[in-house]
Amino acid sequence: MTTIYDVARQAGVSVATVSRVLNGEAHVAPETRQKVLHVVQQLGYRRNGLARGLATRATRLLAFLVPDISNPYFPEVARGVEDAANAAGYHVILCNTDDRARKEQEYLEALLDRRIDGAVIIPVAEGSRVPKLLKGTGLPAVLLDRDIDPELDTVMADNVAGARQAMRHLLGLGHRRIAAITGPTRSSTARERLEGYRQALAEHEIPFDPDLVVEGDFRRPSGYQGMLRLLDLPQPPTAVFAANDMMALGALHAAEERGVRVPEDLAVVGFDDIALAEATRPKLTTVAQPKYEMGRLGVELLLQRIPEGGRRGQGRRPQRLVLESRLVVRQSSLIVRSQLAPEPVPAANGKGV
Amino acid sequence: MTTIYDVARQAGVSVATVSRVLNGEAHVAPETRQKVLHVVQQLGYRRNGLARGLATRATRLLAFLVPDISNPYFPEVARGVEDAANAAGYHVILCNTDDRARKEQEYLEALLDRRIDGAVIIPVAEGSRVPKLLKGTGLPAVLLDRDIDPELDTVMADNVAGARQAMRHLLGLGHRRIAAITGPTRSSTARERLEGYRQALAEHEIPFDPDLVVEGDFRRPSGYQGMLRLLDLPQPPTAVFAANDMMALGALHAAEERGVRVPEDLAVVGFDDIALAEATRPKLTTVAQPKYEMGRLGVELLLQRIPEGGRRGQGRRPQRLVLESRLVVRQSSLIVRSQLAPEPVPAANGKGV
DNA sequence: GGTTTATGACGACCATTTATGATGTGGCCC
DNA sequence: GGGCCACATCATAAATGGTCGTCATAAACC
Repeated sequence: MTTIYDVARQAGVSVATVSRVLNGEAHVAPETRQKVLHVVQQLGYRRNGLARGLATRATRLLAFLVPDISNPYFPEVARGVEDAANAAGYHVILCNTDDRARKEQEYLEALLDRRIDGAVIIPVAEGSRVPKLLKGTGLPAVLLDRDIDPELDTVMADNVAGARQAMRHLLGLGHRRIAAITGPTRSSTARERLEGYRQALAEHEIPFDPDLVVEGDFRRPSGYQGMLRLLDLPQPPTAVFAANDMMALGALHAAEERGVRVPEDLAVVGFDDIALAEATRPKLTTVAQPKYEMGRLGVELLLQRIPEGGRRGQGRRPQRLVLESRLVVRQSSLIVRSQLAPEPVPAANGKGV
Repeated sequence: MTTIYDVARQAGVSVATVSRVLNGEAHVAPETRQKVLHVVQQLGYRRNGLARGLATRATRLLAFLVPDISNPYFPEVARGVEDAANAAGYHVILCNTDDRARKEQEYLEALLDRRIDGAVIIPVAEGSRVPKLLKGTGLPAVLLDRDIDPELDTVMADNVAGARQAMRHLLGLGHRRIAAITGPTRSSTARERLEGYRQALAEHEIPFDPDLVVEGDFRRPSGYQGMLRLLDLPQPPTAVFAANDMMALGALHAAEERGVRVPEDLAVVGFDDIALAEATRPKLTTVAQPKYEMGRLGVELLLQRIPEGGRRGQGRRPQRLVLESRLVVRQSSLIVRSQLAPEPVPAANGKGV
């Protein structure tokens, strides 16, 4: 590999001058600059990021940890993260933690060793050691989507309100037996969406029925399994609220297999609004999250915590950003008697279907 | 940040000894080892990967460049890459090139600057500058899925044979007007699958009809658009072969919207066998690729090219691995008169549906 | 007494950045 | 015209945090 010394020698200048040219600093005569650039080109020189990082104490590298890249929800967030990071001159390392605390920790340690400048993290649902690691090392970081530590910057969607909206929609259609397929209860996201479910039932003075709630893991097969169990109930639900779209897809699949028509026999509502929600057989009614925005904002917050010159937001208090989510009504929940109202809907009388 | 010197001082040993302990070398007394490890723990010391990489000339970091993470095909390959890399003590940086040559080049340059040890690359379909960059820099690399340069290690599926299998299946069912939704013709994968399509037609002495071939971009919307165009033909096809599953999903969507029943009025076959293929309304018949295996083998080949001690496979000739693909028959192609035969099927007489 | 083992001390090296200081040039003032 | 100063331009050398090899030393073992 050619080094900065090779370039300096070839160009007849000192390494300091080459460095100045490469870093776009002032105080270099135009001819010298040209000469250096020409040699750089000619030798195909690329500066060594390791040595650079060592000297500058910055790598211009961020990490984005996600629990499951095969869930299309995350790539959309990732795009927001990437665009914002690139715009600020950073690159992003994407790491898949498989929703396992062990893997999450290993990755974070490897990244720490490599001296990344910061991390955006969607923590694993259960037993994340991220808060401890972050506090121990002082690595600038922002958490996304899941709320696991009040002392860390966090960007999330308004899950309670989103779930409530979805439920009010179903309730407004006249449904009274509404099931829920939740995420793992260790996940704050899952808990909040369940809370929205309960609140909406309470508003309508419908008793909470534990039999109508099954726990999934945010993956499609668990939605499928959960729906089968719900359909096997002596008195099956007329509507189901799934805590994310992938599980809603699984639920649609189960219904179809059992010959249960959606939305005629069963209304289905999801959460996230992934691109596929528009591609299902009856298009999926779902609660849309500002995914791209969430990624973008996460990086914005993160950059404020990275010194870079005048240690600005260093001691800033932890921020919590809660982004609005909004219901997107499609075909999987049929509108029968009342139109969807954005605000609480008075309880309808009969059953919707 | 604490350095190795801090540890050495605190433990009352030399930096050499600390280094020996950390690198698991022999010739360290158990008590000394314990003492050092204890201080490391206590100080929360993490060695500096930058300094380390600089000294050892290795980062134990690989990159995996993919054109589109939102296509579920790629995460499955990624898992194979990641598992194989981790098993060998490497970490993987995942980069999304958006199928744009510009972004691909920028990423590769940034990775080169950071002195990654090697790269697994699914090159962009059009105008990739990867071969030139690789040859210029000597970075160990393996190409996946797309065949763009005979001088570089490449792992791919047998696209021609896969497409032929899919077509023979449709032909065996009696279909004679079979359309194709191809990928971008600049992509070798797309060209090869189209070649399989043509070969199978030729076997059955069916003339190639350009009107029945539309070009997509491997994304779902293009499959949707393409299918609409095919259905608008004066004499629409009775079957369609999509060059990947995402476009097949789009095709299913278009058919459903036009009231065309699948498989009764239209048989649909895809390519890839992504997880979603089992979750569509009529389950999708498709050609399965060994995705995980492709990723795993790519890394295996790559590791052979990374010196690490005794520059083994350095001058080895470029390898080409072609993995078998196999047809998975599901509901979207109805089997009517003949069962699927694994080998060439004699042309049937009547029409299948 | 010779060999093996555990460790320290030392220094070269990895490829940069950057503070500091040297050099040269020109302008300005007297 | 000479001396002085400011300033642009560039070189030198010291970090940055490790690895690794050589050599020395001391103790233990045979």
